[in-house]
Amino acid sequence: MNNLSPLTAQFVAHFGEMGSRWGINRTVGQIYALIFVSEKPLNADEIADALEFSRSNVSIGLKELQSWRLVKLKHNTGDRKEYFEAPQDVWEIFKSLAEERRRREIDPTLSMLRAALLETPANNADTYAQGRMKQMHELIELSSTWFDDVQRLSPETLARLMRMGSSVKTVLDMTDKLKVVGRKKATGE
Amino acid sequence: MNNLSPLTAQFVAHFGEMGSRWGINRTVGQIYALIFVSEKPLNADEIADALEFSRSNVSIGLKELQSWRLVKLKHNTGDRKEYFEAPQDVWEIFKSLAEERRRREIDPTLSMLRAALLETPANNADTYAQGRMKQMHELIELSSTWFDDVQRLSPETLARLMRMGSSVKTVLDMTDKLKVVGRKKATGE
DNA sequence: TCGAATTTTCAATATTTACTGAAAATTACG
DNA sequence: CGTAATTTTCAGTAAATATTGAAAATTCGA
Repeated sequence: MNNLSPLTAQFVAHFGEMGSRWGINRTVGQIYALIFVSEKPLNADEIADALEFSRSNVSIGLKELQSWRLVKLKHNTGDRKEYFEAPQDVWEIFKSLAEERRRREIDPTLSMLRAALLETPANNADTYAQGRMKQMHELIELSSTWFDDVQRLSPETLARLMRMGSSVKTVLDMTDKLKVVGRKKATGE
Repeated sequence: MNNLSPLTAQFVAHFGEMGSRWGINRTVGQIYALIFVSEKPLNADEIADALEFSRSNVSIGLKELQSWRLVKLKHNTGDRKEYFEAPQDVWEIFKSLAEERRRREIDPTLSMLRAALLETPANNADTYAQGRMKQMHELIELSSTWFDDVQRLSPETLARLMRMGSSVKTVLDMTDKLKVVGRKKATGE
C-alpha cells in the first residue's frame, strides 16, 4: 500500500480482512477504511494509487459504498474530479448502516414470512412450520419497529438510554408504579 | 427439493438466497431453515435427502450451524444417528446470533482499534486518523456494552422496553425530574 | 475388540465472485 | 459544439468459495 502510514495501513488491512464477515468485499472494506480516516476527501485516483487497486475496481467499490450511504460525494470548484468523504458523525454512519442492512437483510424476509403466513397449511407439518414462521415474524417485526423508534430518538436521549444499561428496568418499574398512582388519583380511587 | 411442502420449500429457498447477505452460504441457510420449521429433530441423511445435497456438504453445514449455536444436537436412544433441532425459544436464537456475531465481527475490530489508539502518531494525518478511530471505538464499545446489558434483561422487561418505542424518552425525562426532586429533598434545598 | 454404522476429512472439480485493462460513455469547460 | 478529463461498463481472467465422492476416522453395540 502506497504511502500509507503504518497506523492507517493497519486499519485499512483490518477492514479488508473483516469485509467478508461484514458482507462487503475486501476492496470495498479497504476503500471505506481509507476514506474514513482521511481528513480531506479523496478522489478515485488517489484511492487506486494508495491501495494499489485498478481504477475500475475503485469505481465499483465507490458505487457500492454510495449504495450503502457510507460515503458522500463532494465536488471541489475548479476540479472536475469527484471526491469522497465519510460523514463526520459516527452516529449517522451507524444509522445508515443499520437502515441499509434492514432494507436488504430484514425486509425481504419479513415479506416472505407474511406471504407464507397467509397460505393455507396442507398438513400437520405445515401447521407446525407456520407456527414457527409466526414466531420468527413477530420477533423480527418487534425488533425492527423498535429499532425504527430508537433511531428517531435524539443522539443525546439515545446515549442516555445506553448509559443506563440494564438499570433501565428500575426506571420501567418506577414508571409502572407512577402510572398506577396516577390512575388511582384520576379515578378518585 | 425432495418431499418438502410448497410452504417449507419457499421458506427454505428464501433462506438459501438470503444466506449470502447474512454471511452464511446457501447450503447452510437452507439446512437451518429446514431444521427451524421441523417439528422433530432431523438427522444428516434426512437433510441431505430433503435438500438434495451431498452428505458431506450437510456435515460441513451442520458444523457451521453448531459453531453459531443455532442448532442443538440430540441423541435418540436406540439410534446412533445424530439429530439436530433449533431451540424452541426465538429469543434465545436471537441472542445466540447476536452474541456470536459480536464475537466474530465486533470484538476483533475493537482489539485492533485499541491497539491502534495506543500507537504514537507519526504525523498530522496519523493524529487525525487516530481521532477518527477513537470515535469509532467509543461508538462500538458503547453499543456493545449496552447490548450486553439489554441481553441480561428478562424477556418481559425487554419486551416492555421495546413496546414503549420512542416514548422511552418521556420516561427518561420523567426519571431525571424525579432524581432532581429526590436530590432537593435529600439536601433539604 | 471387532465391525457395521455413522461422521468427518480431503483432494478434485464446479461455481461464484472479484479484479483488470481497454474501450465506451459521460461530463463540463473553452 | 468539440474535446479533453473523468467515470463507467464489460468481457476476459484470476481468485476465492462451495460442493462432491471416496476414503479415513470415529463411534458404539455385540
